[in-house]
Amino acid sequence: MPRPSQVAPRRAQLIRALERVMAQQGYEAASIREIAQAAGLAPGLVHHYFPDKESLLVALTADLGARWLARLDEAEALAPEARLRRLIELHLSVDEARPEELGCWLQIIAEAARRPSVGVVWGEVVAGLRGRHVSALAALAASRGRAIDAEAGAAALLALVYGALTLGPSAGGPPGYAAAAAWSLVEGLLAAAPRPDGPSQAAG
Amino acid sequence: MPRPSQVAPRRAQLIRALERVMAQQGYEAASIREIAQAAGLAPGLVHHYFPDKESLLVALTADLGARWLARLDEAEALAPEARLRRLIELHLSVDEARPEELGCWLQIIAEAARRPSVGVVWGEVVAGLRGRHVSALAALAASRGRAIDAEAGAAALLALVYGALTLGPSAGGPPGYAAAAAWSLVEGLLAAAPRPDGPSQAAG
Amino acid sequence: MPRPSQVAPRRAQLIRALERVMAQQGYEAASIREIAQAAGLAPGLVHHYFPDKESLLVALTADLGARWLARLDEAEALAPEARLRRLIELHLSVDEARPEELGCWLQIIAEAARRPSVGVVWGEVVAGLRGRHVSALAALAASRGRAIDAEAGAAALLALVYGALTLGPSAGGPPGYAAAAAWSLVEGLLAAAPRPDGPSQAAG
Amino acid sequence: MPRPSQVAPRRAQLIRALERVMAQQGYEAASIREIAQAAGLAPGLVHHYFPDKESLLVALTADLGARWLARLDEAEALAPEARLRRLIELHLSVDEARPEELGCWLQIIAEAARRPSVGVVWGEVVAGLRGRHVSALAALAASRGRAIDAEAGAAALLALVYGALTLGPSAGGPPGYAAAAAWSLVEGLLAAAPRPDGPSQAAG
DNA sequence: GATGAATGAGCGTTCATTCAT
DNA sequence: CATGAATGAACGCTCATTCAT
Repeated sequence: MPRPSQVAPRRAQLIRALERVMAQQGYEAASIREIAQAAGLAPGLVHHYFPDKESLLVALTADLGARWLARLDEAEALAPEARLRRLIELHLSVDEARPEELGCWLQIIAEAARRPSVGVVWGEVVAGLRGRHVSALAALAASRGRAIDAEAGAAALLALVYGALTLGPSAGGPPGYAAAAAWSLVEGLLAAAPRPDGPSQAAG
Repeated sequence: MPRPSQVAPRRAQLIRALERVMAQQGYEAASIREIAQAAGLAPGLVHHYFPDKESLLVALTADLGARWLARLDEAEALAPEARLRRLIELHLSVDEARPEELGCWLQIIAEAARRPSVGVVWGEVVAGLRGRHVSALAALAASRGRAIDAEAGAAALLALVYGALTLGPSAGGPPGYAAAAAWSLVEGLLAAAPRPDGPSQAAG
Repeated sequence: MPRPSQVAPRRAQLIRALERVMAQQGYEAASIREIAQAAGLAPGLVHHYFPDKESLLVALTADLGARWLARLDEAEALAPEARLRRLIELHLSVDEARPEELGCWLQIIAEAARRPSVGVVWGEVVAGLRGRHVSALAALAASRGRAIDAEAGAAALLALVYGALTLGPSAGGPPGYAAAAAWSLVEGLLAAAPRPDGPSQAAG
Repeated sequence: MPRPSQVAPRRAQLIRALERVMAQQGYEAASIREIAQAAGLAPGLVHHYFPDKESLLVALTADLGARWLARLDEAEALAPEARLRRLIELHLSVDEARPEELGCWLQIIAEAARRPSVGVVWGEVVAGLRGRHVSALAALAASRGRAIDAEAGAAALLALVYGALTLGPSAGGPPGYAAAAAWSLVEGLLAAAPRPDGPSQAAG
């Protein structure tokens, strides 16, 4: 009986280790030796499971993205309004619930700007986030009988939430300002949208 | 007559050089040698004018921030609505008008998360941005006879604009979506605010 | 019935693999992993059949040498003059007929200078080559009734042929210069040799 | 007064160090740290004066070649026969007079086969050696009133001498066999050449 | 002030070798 | 026998920083 492959668990170990080290020190400062130590492995093993350091970062990006999207998908089954609220909430809670994750994302974005391999995966993650927002927003609009530009609305919503996360406390708003503003934005978009099957709101 | 001090121009030269190099390669990859070369100076000079590399980054952060704030201040004299529109516009045009600057900011944010000296200056820059938004928003509200929570509104506005910049085309909205949504948000906030000296919102 | 030993074919496989890889990349750059892959075997197997990398090189040296000597022995049955001509021709054709082999030899000679274990085997190969030349030269001399110093003559002949191979096209002579010169040397040596049982050279 | 450039002496120091280390251990095994230590310099300095290890090898190849050719040029002023004898003698004495140099050449040839940058310089050195032999041989032929193919003759002479050097004692000839054979080859070539202005030797 | 030589720690990566399975 | 995971030393190279000139 062949020994079971060590590839999957070892790769996961190393990805977790990079996540921990990178959140604290950034990608460049996270040395292979440190990552290996954080994973409890010998330094040489890192290159046994990943061809180079950058591909480990790509794997982490994909992994963090997949986890994020999976979390958002828990909201899929909710009713339209609750679903969108939950989406916003799940995003905004990252900085409290998973500060390491947020720290990683900041580093990943900086690296994505210069490393195509990272940029591609980061772009796919954002596309996934955007897709969730578009469909949730469209569902909500449909439930209220409104026709909105869900692409534009979702982009703005994502930008607001993402900006609030990225700026963190520097933005300076009162607690919960971002969720409130996000919802104001949603309501504003819906209010401004015409009823496809009747007179417009402005005329109502 | 003593030779006039070269300190200020030399420091400015080096700050500009770091800006150019960092926008392309990131902070860690911008070597002292390369920065000096981009500035047309000998490598050893860098440490004459800055104690170390990090302090050069701090100086660049402060310089970029000051330039940004100065640009925003050109809008100060405008009428309230035009002023706020201009503020939003000036922010969102950074990615087209000064792509290098945007690239630098992404790097600075990532470094700010791990280097207190950078974080402090970055925080001050954001505070400055926030202040401009708060006062412009308050002025607009006053001109319309509305009482709004300008702190929260400005934070949300800043987050939206900043998120749109950071996400860039990944956000996926149609061209100009961010400016439109930012203005929707402003209008939404104003519409939701009570008239302190008149009838309630519901009747407005 | 016990499974027949795999030792000999496996070793041969690995020796062939080292030959292929080394001809292209040199000995140091030929990694165990690459050699194993070229042989279609698992990396760990290399150390089952050879205690270390150097002993694999020694085995290759011995194997290449044995093949070379075996090829020369095909000339043994020829008449004296044809035999020596064939010897020279077989040597000089290595760079066209087996460029990989020539590439290996250059690497082996460099390693032989620093690795006693390789040097010994390389010395034995040269001794074998020399022996063939000595006996062929002696046979030719005998057939012509001349007494020559076959040791010195064979050494010079070997040096010429070997130098021509090693220098390759760098030497810059016209095509076939080496074979022609080698034969001139042979004739010169024979012409200069006394007839032990006849009139002196001057009268020959 | 500017400090005199350290480039030339430091580069020379490092080239000498590589020569010493490489003669004993070969190129791959000569680590940058070891080379630096042999030169009495800090390891980091090696890359201050040479962009990489290979360019140091190229510099050594050029330097060894230049020294070799310069030594041969000391024979230029001699009378034709003495000049050619001296050329042969200078070559063959390398293994006794400068064993390190010979060791280096063996390594360089092996590297030249796989590193184009080394191959080019090595080719130029051989071309220089060849040129000296061609002109010396032509001068000798002229002084004797013979017309020979100096290109072919020089190539063969070079091959013989070079092969004898490369094989070293493995060739197995008696002491001095190579010089004697080289001279036999020269005399043979001259004897076989026609007198351009008179009846051929064979008919004389 | 200005230069670039000098330092040595540390980087990502490769590798021969060992060994549990 | 066979596998490939595991080890850790060593490699070429980069770099911020220092300092004699």
